[in-house]
Amino acid sequence: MALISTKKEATRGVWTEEEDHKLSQIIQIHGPNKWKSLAAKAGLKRCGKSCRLRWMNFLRPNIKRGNISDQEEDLILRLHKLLGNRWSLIAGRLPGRTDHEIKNYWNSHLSKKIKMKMKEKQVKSSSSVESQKAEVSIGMEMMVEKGRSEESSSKIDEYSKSNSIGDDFFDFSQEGPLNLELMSKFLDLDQTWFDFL
DNA sequence: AAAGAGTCCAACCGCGACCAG
DNA sequence: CCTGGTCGCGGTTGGACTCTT
Repeated sequence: MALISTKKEATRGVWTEEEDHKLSQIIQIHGPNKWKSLAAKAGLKRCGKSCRLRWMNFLRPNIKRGNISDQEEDLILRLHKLLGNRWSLIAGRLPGRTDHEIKNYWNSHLSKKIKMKMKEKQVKSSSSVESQKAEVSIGMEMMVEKGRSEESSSKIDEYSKSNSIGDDFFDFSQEGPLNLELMSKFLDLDQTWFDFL
């Protein structure tokens, strides 16, 4: 069976039901690894990468899709503040959610919400004589926030290295169903991280 | 009703890490 | 060590759908 080696040969675009079915079946037999050969075995004209993506984000069992609750949203916001754009780590805290979905949710919903909040702040402060100063401070705040995310990310790496903590420190995916309330409380209590950061 | 603008999300791309030979 | 293959991640794109004018 010939492997699909060139991008030109590979099918692209939206997956069909038939393709999904073929992929699921072949994964049931061989397991979710060696994606390139799985694609060939399933008779799919897709690259291995595409198959992996499809499985990980849509076909895998126990995946929750859509309807992100307020609790989950709150958790995403807090974790993003702590971890930055490390979507896979954030997803690891939310059982059944994929990094892909969280990233999309962030880009389409949450980033907008944050902008709106910023604007509200701006409107409130613009009524004061200090409006111009406020504008500058909001700009600064946004920069600090951005920097904090990036900085915290690198500090986490640094901390992890010096304390022999891998990314799996944040990965609870192997554990049972996670209590979102507990997680939320944990974040409230976890002042040590902020002390460190 | 139609056209343009805006939104959402699935899929793709590029890069770095890891590993076997 | 070096190299090629594979995997995983985050960023970006493109197209379908919805909303607005």
